[in-house]
Amino acid sequence: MRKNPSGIKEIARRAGVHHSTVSRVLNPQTRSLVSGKVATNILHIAEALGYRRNSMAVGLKTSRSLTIGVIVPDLTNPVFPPIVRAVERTMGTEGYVTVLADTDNSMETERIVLDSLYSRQVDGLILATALLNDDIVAECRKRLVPFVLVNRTISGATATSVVTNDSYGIRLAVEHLVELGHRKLAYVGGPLNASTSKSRHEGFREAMTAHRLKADPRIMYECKSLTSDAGSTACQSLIQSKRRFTAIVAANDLLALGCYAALEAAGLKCPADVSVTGYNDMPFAE
Amino acid sequence: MRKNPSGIKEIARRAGVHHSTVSRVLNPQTRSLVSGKVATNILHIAEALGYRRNSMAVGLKTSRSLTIGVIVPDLTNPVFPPIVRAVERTMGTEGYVTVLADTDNSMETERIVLDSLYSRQVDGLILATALLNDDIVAECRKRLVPFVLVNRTISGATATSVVTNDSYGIRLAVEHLVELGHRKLAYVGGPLNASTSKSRHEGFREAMTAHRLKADPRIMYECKSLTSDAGSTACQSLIQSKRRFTAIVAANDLLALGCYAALEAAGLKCPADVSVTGYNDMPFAE
DNA sequence: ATCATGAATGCACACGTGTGCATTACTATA
DNA sequence: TATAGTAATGCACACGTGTGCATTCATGAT
Repeated sequence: MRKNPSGIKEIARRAGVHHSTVSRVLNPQTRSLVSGKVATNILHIAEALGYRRNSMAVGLKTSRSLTIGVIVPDLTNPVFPPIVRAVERTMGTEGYVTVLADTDNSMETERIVLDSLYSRQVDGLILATALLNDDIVAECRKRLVPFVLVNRTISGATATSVVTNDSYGIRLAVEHLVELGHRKLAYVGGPLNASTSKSRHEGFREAMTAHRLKADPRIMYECKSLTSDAGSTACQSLIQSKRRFTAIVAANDLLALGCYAALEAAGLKCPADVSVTGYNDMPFAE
Repeated sequence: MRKNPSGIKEIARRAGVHHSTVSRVLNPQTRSLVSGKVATNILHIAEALGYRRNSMAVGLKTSRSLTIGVIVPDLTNPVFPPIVRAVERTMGTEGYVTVLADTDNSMETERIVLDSLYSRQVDGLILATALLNDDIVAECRKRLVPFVLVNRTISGATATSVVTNDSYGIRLAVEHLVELGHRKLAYVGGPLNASTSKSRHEGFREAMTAHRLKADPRIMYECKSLTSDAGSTACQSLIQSKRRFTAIVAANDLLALGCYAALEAAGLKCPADVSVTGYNDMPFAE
């Protein structure tokens, strides 16, 4: 008694042919090798049996899994869902399947996850977790699995990566505030070991000097994470420092949200007392 | 010349044992069957070779892929990322890997995706796409792959599913508005073929009658999709109907957002002229 | 010394599919 | 008709691993 009665062998048995013939028919690539009559017959039988090829077997044989891995630091960050979604859809139309992994911003779990993916013979990787000099990316280089960086890149951008022009975005924010008459701009950014935060940081300083303003490091903060809480505490210490500022440029919407909260908690109105501009990476940030 | 020099056979060769012994060692389950000395020796060699077991081969042999599928209608909808993330993390700690599929709200692509997943021998499925009477769920029943519904369930809730208490949430919204003095409440909901929208709809009506108010069907709208645009057009026709209402209960944050936009476009202030309450499924809906 | 017992390991087959090579059947040309 | 050539199919092995069974080996008891 065979476990799976709908294998390629079973089809062969019913069609009275060798299983290799069935294999050829089921593979569009090689279907032309077999006569039309048997081919259609086999296809009918396969259809009737509800046959689906076992991709573990073909993967083992061909050593291609038709699978790619997508690794994000935190799917909850609104930047990623659109990216992941697009990747999944376009890979799907090519017959690939995408396994998703969320590292929760931990390099340790990222290593574990990568091990798991490699062991699953993924045909490619998309990493959204790259730091500026990232050991893990270096390790990926040594493997023979191709990979692409997304959203963040590494220092020197020496790996193929697709990113947005972060510094330009921040520059727009600064110009907007300057046009509104602001001169004392505070900056609340993310950790500088990620390319996004770094180029936003640089973009802020460049934009300020371009407008003949001074980017005062004493009212520029580097949060350890891009969360609302981090933005809130940064803004709190900004307020407590008693330094003058009329607007805050936040490098991320979640940071901006935290700033709002902190300002409100301190009794300051926005934008009456202080303006807050966030780098827009959330879809509905009004 | 072997293609992959780090297979189980290669380890066996170097250790001078049969590959079955290596297999036993590498499998924690059966490691106790082999003597400690050879075991550690084999583990060292495996470590040195950077060996990772080929999960396609073990999957083929054991007919378990240690893989589950998660199918969502639209990852861009902010309800899903937290769910997907949690699923991925907890499955990850159990050694499972989750492949993500986004159907883009199309049953056709859902079928294709399911085919692909079954062919990949997934050990389980998590469906967030269930409609009230859903052919696809019925088909899943016939397969021997276990599945769980998330967020939405089917009529009769006859499949194991994890959902939130939607009607209760809407009831809270209604009570809030009633306490503020509102009496004429409009409702903008989603398509009634999904359990979420349906029970929110029912929750609205129940809450209204509980407060001895009439749920006027002429100011209740059923949008075809849970998008900002749909909410906007619904609100527009609500305004153009000239019927009186002082507040809108939206069954979804995106719908609420659309209502805001439509009100603003019509020159109405919120909440001065009309209050809008959305069922909160987005993390930062202020 | 013989035998029983159990531990440790080898052997061979299986999982489901792909593919180079051999074999057969068929067609056309001389 | 004989032969060459080609189309169609069968055969056997391989992919990397797990596992039941057989075999070997050591240990201790009689």
